[in-house]
Amino acid sequence: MTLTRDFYERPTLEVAKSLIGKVIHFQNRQLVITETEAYIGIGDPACHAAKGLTPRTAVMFGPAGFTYVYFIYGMYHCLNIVTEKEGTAAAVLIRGAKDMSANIYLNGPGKLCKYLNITKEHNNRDIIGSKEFHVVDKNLKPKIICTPRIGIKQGRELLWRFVAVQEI
DNA sequence: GAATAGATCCGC
DNA sequence: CGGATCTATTCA
Repeated sequence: MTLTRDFYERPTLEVAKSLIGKVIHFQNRQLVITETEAYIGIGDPACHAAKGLTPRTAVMFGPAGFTYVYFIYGMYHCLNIVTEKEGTAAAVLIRGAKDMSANIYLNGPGKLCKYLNITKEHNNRDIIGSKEFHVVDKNLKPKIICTPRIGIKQGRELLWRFVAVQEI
């Protein structure tokens, strides 16, 4: 079944963890999520919204179930899904996934967005009720491990990266 | 206005 | 390990 806003409105760490094994439907493609990271505005120096609301981070303060897509390093986009209630800045970064039909592994947020042609056009979109982009629970239950997040300098002691161990 | 660091990836 | 190459944010 398709995930509703309630799913995303929970604590970010729970959402990040339970998104592993869920299936993204995007423009007729289906990707199993294999890797996520949690970013929480309050008390997380690595989060873009750590220093408060800016034009770029405004989406994260909005309601759960919206996309947050940003451009980084001059070449790559990263896809996030906003979590928690409106007013609380937090999101889950989709770092890795697998295309089920093409059997392609996408390890890394930049590659994932490039493969799906995700750009800033897709920023701040409500995925609840969207036909183009939504996430489905197929009752997969992969084994999950927690590790430090990738590519950040602050907040490395937090084990907020979730990776599927079992093959799916 | 200028400087700089950045939730990345690829090739050497 | 450095380059590609844009942008949001910070500093003067």
